[in-house]
Amino acid sequence: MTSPSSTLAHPYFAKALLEWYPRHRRDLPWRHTRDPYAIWLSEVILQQTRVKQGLPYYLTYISTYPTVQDLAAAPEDEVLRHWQGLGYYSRARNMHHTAQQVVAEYGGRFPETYAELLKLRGVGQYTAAAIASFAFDEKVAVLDGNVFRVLARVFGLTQDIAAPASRRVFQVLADQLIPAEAPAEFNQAIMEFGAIQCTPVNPDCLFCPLQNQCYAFQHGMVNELPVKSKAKAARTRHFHYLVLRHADTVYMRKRGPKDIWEGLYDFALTEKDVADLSAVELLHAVEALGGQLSTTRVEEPVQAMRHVLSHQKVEAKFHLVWLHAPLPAAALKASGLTAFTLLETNALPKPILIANYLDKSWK
DNA sequence: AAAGCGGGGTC
DNA sequence: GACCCAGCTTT
Repeated sequence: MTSPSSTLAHPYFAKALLEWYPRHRRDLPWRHTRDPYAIWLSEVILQQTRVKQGLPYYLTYISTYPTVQDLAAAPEDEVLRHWQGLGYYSRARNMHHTAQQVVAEYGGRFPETYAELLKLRGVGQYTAAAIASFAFDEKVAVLDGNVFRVLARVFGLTQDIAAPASRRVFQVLADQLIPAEAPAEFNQAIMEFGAIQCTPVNPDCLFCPLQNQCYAFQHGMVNELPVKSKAKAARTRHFHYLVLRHADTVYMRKRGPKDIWEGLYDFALTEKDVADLSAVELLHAVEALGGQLSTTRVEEPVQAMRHVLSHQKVEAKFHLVWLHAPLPAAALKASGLTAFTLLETNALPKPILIANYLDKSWK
């Protein structure tokens, strides 16, 4: 701990939060259950995701797959399709894998301790602590963005919360603060407090029960804490999509590993360093995919769309190419493309960029 | 320890 | 348009 006054709030902290929580808590579906499956589902969805955005996804998953067996038995494309728009799609793939593992290796029952939960794919320290405390009352403190922020402000911790090495300091403190008689309530309370009261911007310090004990408030440092180093700037990529059409058919490809949107479907893609793709290059690309050049028609104007991710900016151009004849089977095999009717594309998991394009151009 | 991975909200 | 939110896996 960096601040001598930081221990001031120590004895009041849990007491104040546990009093604040029942009066301010939101009524959320995963707070009505002790089922580890439902809690795990909600926590995976809520990783890097606000409650407002994640809630409809939770309702979809819990109703479509009421048990871990249902989720394990579902096709991956379907599981990913329900995740569409939520981002960080490895969460969905890991979740599916873990469901299958829980069924196959754990007899359909989730492990019941922090240490065992941590072994599951997609379950890290935060999620393991959340499930262990919420479902099994294990005394293990959660550390998420809300907890980092609340502790940094109240106790005056100045370590960079983006640096992995800082985690230890916060964990030691959180482990001291969590009361043995109410670990689940405490974990819920501190995260809810961070989400509602001690918000990142414009926190409600005026009506804060910890105002008198809060280091940041007392020292005028609410806007300076937590300390967090900036992420590096996003790089720009230029995607030239070839939207190959024939009659009601559109050709799409499932994206592979080592890049964005793994497991999601988009179109034949030529990536360049620049925003322009010449007519010659375009036709050459069509030919390389097995298209018969003499009879293809490229529709104008080219649609341009911009898509911003936290780590990349994608400048996409959609070249709509009408083929006179379907692509031969050998060409499909070589390129990884698959023919779908427009209706069938509905059921495919797609990046929002692609879903938006289809919505816009389908009419 | 650092990099990679989405998308939405606020001002 | 700039800036905010962020946990897990891989490298």
